[in-house]
Amino acid sequence: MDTKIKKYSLIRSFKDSLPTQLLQAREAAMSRFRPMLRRHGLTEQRWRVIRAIHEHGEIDASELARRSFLLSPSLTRILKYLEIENIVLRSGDTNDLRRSVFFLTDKGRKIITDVAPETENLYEEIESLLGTEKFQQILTLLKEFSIKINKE
Amino acid sequence: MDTKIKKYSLIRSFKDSLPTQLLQAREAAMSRFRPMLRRHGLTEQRWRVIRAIHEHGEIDASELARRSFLLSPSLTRILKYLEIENIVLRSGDTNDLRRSVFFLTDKGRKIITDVAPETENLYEEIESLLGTEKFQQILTLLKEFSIKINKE
DNA sequence: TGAATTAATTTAACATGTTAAGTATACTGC
DNA sequence: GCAGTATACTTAACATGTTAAATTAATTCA
Repeated sequence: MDTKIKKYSLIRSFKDSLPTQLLQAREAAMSRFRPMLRRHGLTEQRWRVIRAIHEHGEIDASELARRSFLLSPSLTRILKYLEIENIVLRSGDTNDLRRSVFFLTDKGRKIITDVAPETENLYEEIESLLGTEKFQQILTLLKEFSIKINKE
Repeated sequence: MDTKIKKYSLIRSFKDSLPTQLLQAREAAMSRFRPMLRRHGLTEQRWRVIRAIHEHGEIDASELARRSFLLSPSLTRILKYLEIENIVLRSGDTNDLRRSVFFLTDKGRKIITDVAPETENLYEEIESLLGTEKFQQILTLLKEFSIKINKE
C-alpha cells in the first residue's frame, strides 16, 4: 500500500494545474446553462451556432466555425441538424461554389428571442457571484493568456 | 477596449462571456499537451485517469471519476480500454461487491515515468508565458469561482 | 426478514471532439 | 489554358460528453 504523502513523487498533483482549473471552472459555469438550454431543446453548441449567425447575419461556414468555436466537422453535423429542423437556411455562394452561406429562419429568430434573455440573466448571476471587479479581472487575464499562448 | 460594443443589441456578443473565454483558454492550453500525449499514444482523458491512479494508488471508480474529472460513463469506457491495453488492473472490493478497485500495472507505471517529465515542462512553459504572478492570480480566481458557483 | 430505498457501476442512445483523408472548386504561375 | 497548389467544406473513424435507464449489491426500517 502506498503512503499518502508523496513527498518525492515524480509529478505534482495535477488538480491544481491551470488546464484542470480551466476545465473545472468552465464545467461549473456550463452546468448552469445546460438545463436551461435543454428546456428549449438546445445543446450548448447548437445555441452557439444560432447565436453566431444572429450576431453576424448571413455567414459562411468558415467564419461560423471561428465564431462559434467549433471545428468544422462538428459544425457540419450541427448545421445539418439545424437545417432539418428548419432553424437555419443554407444557400450557395454564387461567386464561390465551394462556399455555403447560412442565415436564420423565423423559427431560428424566435429561438433567439426566447433564449437570449435567459442567458443574459445567467451571465449576470454568474458575474454577481464573484463581484464585478474579480469578474473583469478573470476575463482580462484569460484573454491575455489566450493571446499569448496562441502566438508561437 | 472594445469600441464595437453593440449597445442596443438584444444580446451582447458572447465571445467575451466568461464561459467562452474559459473554453478558449482551456483549448489554447490543451493544444500544447495533446500532440505530446499523442506521441505517447495517449488521449488527454486516458492520461488523466492514469495519473489519478498513480497519485492515489489503489482507487475505486467513483473516487477515480472525481479525481480525473470524468463522468462515470466515460470512465467506464476508458477503463475498459486501459484494461485491455494492460495499463491498469481491476480487482473486486471484497467488502462491497458493487465496487471495483483499480491500480497501475508495470506498463502503466512506465507511462508515468515517460510522460510526467514532459507534462512538467509544458506546465512550466505555460506558466512562464504569463509570468508567475499573473499565473497564480488566475489560478486563485478560478478556484474561488469554482467553489462559489458550486455552492448553490 | 423482507420490501423499499439507496448506492456503484454499466449500458444505451445520441451529440460533439479530434484527426486524417476525401471531394470539389478556386487560384497561381508559367 | 493548364498543371500544381490552395481553399472550403464533407466524410470517416474512433473517443469522449451527456442524459436516462438498467443492473446488481448494500442499506434501512417497519
